[in-house]
Amino acid sequence: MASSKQAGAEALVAGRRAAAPKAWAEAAMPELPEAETIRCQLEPEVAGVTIRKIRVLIARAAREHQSPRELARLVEGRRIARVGRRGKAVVLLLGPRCFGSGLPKQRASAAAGQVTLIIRLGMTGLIQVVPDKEPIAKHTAALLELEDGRQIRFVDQRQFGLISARPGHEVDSMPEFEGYGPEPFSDEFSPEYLKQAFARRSAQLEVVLMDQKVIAGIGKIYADEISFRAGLRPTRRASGLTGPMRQRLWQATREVLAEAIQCRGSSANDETYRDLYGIPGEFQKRMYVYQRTGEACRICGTPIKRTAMPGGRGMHWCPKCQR
DNA sequence: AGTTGGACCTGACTGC
DNA sequence: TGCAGTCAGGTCCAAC
Repeated sequence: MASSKQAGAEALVAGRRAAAPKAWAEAAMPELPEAETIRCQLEPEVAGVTIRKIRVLIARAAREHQSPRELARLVEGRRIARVGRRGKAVVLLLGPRCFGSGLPKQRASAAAGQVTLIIRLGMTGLIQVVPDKEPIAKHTAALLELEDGRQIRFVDQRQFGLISARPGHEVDSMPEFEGYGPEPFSDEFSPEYLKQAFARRSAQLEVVLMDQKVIAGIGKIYADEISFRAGLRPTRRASGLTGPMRQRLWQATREVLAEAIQCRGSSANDETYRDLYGIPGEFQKRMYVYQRTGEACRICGTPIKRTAMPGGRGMHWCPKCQR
């Protein structure tokens, strides 16, 4: 066993370590607040700028397309009109192709209309805007060369992310977002909506919260935190929630996500998520349960529990505060 | 139709 | 020292 000196040192770091009996790097994945942070920062940087060229460095990132060339044909020569978001994905809304950029005139019909470039961040996706001279970071999956000498780079360590393009700006009709549920801050998302969405869902609350077809944008971190704020065990059957429970869940969803956006997202450890400027988010400081297994609940002091979800992933919750 | 579990992928860590 | 095994996560797909 540890000496008393060691025990003291352990106590000092207990707050960090107790959550991770095995201290492998647990990735903080980009969910809605992280994607929204990047969207907010990206739009003023690149709106109005034309994409000269796209280079796919990891072919897997463009797997929705027959070839990277197909992706290039859709986006090259177009001006970025706006930067949007759907769920956990950042979308670049591109205008009609700008001529004078060396494209043959006979491709005029293909150039007409609008295109949406979709960047789904997956687990470890980052977006950077850098001068084109900047050395290319390891795991850079794709980069967009802009007309002004900068590049938008999509870096994705674990390659779960995705970059694709579709004609038009109607994101909800695109295969990437097929069947997606409402945005948590939309009018469509309401306690009444939850009632019908949960009606035939006997799966655990956490599983249903993370289902993008129910609510768009929630992943593990925020499913844990939302369940805590709502005072509901993540192991509950979604269909078994009462009206007042759904009301609390609805409110907690909006509160937690709004707070996390204010904090520029979560960077639960020194790895993975950073905002557009490489700065970690701050929401991890306000987490009550996520990755706090064994630590004292900030409300009641009860040790935070970890239960495996179907598929083996952990749900973190307080046995006393959550019923 | 809804639920569950495996595969994908990488880096960090554990145990031999 | 080094290698094999384990784990995390979002999403898709197959099986129940």
